[in-house]
Amino acid sequence: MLSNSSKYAIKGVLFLALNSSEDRKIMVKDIAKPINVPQAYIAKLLQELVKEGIISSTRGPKGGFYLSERNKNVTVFSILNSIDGEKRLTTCMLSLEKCDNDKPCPLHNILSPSRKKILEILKTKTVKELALDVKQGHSYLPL
Amino acid sequence: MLSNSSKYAIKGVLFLALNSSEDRKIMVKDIAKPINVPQAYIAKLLQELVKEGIISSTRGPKGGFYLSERNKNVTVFSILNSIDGEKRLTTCMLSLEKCDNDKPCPLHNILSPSRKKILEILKTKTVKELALDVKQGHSYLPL
DNA sequence: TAAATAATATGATAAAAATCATATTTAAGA
DNA sequence: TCTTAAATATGATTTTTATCATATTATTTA
Repeated sequence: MLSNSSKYAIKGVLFLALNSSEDRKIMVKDIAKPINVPQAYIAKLLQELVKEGIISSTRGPKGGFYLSERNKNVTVFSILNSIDGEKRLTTCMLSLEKCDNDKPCPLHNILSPSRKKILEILKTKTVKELALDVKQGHSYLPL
Repeated sequence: MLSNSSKYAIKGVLFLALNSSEDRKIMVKDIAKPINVPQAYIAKLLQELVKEGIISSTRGPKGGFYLSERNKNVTVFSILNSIDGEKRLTTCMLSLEKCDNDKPCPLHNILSPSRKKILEILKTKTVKELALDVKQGHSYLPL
């Protein structure tokens, strides 16, 4: 479904949403363990996310990763988009070049409503909203 | 979303549904081109599908691949299941061990209805039905 | 301004998925 | 029964994804 990388990225960003702030930065080693992702791996991903403007960081002592208020409003889709690229979610299920409502592939008609729905959710749901769910005990972020 | 292998497999099976029958078998070289999949690759996939009972074949002269009447009633899901395994479609979006309605991951609540719907469709839709759509011009299988 | 600490840039290695190649087996027909 | 045509079994190669490792750069604080 999603790549490992983007799953890890979402977990990392969500962890930051729950535990960091402008003046409460978190070092990579303190992120890796609780979200159960190899440190060197999540480190690389976080760096990419910084470049994409999804999360923030400062280096040196007292440095680390965090989410600015702005960052908290990014959507889940933009995380996936910066790690996996958009196509993973939007491409034709059979990878036919020309697949649209006019010339749908055999799976298009039956699946595209659900796929559209998923995409719409991912494009509107923000990190902040997901974090709120966790805070309120409506969802969980272990392992 | 799906692996290349399972996309190819679906295209191959659908092609057989449209063009083959018990007494009209098709050789792998005549399948590969129209569905635009490397011959050696689709050959291997078709062999797996035979082993799984999804399609049929006989070897030697006049041999080839085909769908029995029974084969035409297999679901899209069983194709995906024999190539990719079930988990690809059913696993937690964040790969958390324990993710269910009781202890949902942050994506579970918002996406599981759509995912369930997709799964339900794949589990009920048969190859025969998809082929009929194509025959009636409601969907297309090129490239 | 030097030492220590953290992210960053870069790239090496390992594992999995995708792709390619071929010797072997089975069935048909001469 | 021999030849030929087809799938089958097996495995090699290539590409992509996942994972690991480290030298460099920036920032804080003494």
